[in-house]
Amino acid sequence: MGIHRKTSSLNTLLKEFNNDISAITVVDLVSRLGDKMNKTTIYRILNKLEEDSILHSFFGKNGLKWYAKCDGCCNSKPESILNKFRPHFQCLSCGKIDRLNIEMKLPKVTDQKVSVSQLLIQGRCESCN
Amino acid sequence: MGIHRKTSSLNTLLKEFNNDISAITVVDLVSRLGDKMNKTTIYRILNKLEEDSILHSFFGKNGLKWYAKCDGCCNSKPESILNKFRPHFQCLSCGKIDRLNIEMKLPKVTDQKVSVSQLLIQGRCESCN
DNA sequence: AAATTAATGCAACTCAGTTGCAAAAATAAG
DNA sequence: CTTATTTTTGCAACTGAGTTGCATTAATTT
Ligand SMILES: [Zn+2]
Ligand SMILES: [Zn+2]
Ligand SMILES: [Zn+2]
Ligand SMILES: [Zn+2]
Repeated sequence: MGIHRKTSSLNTLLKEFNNDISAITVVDLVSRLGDKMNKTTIYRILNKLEEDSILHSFFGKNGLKWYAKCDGCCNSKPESILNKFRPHFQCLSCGKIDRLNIEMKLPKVTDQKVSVSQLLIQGRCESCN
Repeated sequence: MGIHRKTSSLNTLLKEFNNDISAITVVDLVSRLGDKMNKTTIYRILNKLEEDSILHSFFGKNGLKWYAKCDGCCNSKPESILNKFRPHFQCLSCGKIDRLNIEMKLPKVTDQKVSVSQLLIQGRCESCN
C-alpha cells in the first residue's frame, strides 16, 4: 500500500484528476499546484497513487511523464488486461493527450506475464486540423 | 530528408541495429560507442534516422528513449498504420525490450489523423520467471 | 496527552538530452 | 586535382525533469 494518511496535499492533487482532462503531465501539475505544495511532494504522492493503482503513468512523445486515472487496467491479474484496455491519443502538434473511447483486446500470444499495456496513438487532433 | 552525407559515424551507428536486438536505449548506445564518437553525434544521427523513417523511437518504463528499426510503421500514410503494427514488450524486472511477433490492427474510430502508434506491453519476460 | 509513524519542505544533486560555436570531413563546383 | 560550399562532428557548457537526504511538521495510534 502506497498511501497511508489522508493529507490535504493528497486531496488537492486528487482533485486535479476529477476534471474532464484524461491525462496530465507532472510538469503541468507542478506549475498548477507548485504554490500549494512542494514539487517533491507532488512526485511522491503520484508515485504512491500509482502504486495503489489509483493512477497509472506513461511517457509521451517528448519524454514527459503523464498520469491518468486507472480503472483497473494495471492490475496484476492478467485476464483484466488481456481482455480490454483503452488507448491514449497524443496530438503531435499541440501535445495534448486524450483517452480514446475505444476498447481494444490484446491477443494472448506470449509466454510472458503481462501486467500493463499502454497503447499511445499519435497524430493530429481535430483542433489542430 | 535528415541524412545528407555518408559518414563513418553513421555507418558505425547503423551496425548496432543489425543485431538480433530489437530495441536499444540511447544510453546503451552511448556507452557502447562513446569512445568512437561523441554522444552529441549519436543523439543527432538518431534524430535524423528517425526523421527519415529508418528508425523509430519510444519511451520505456523509466523514461529512457528507445530506438528500433522502422519498417514503415511510422509513415504518414494512415492506412499503413491502421492496418497493422507490432507491439513491443518490456520486462519490468530486467528492463529489456523486444518486439513481439504479433501483428495487431488498430480500429479507425477517430476523427484524428493517426501517424504513429506504439503499443508497449509490460510484464515479466521468460528469463525473469 | 504523549509516542509513534508517515508526509512534507528545502536544498542540493543526478543525468538524459540540448545548444552554440569553432574545427573537421564530405560533397559539389570549377 | 584544387578550391569553395555545405554538412557533420567534438567539446564544453547548459537545461530541466526527476531524485535523495535530512530535519521538521502533521497525522494516526496508544
Ligand atoms: Zn491502469
Ligand atoms: Zn492538437
Ligand atoms: Zn516505425
Ligand atoms: Zn526480464
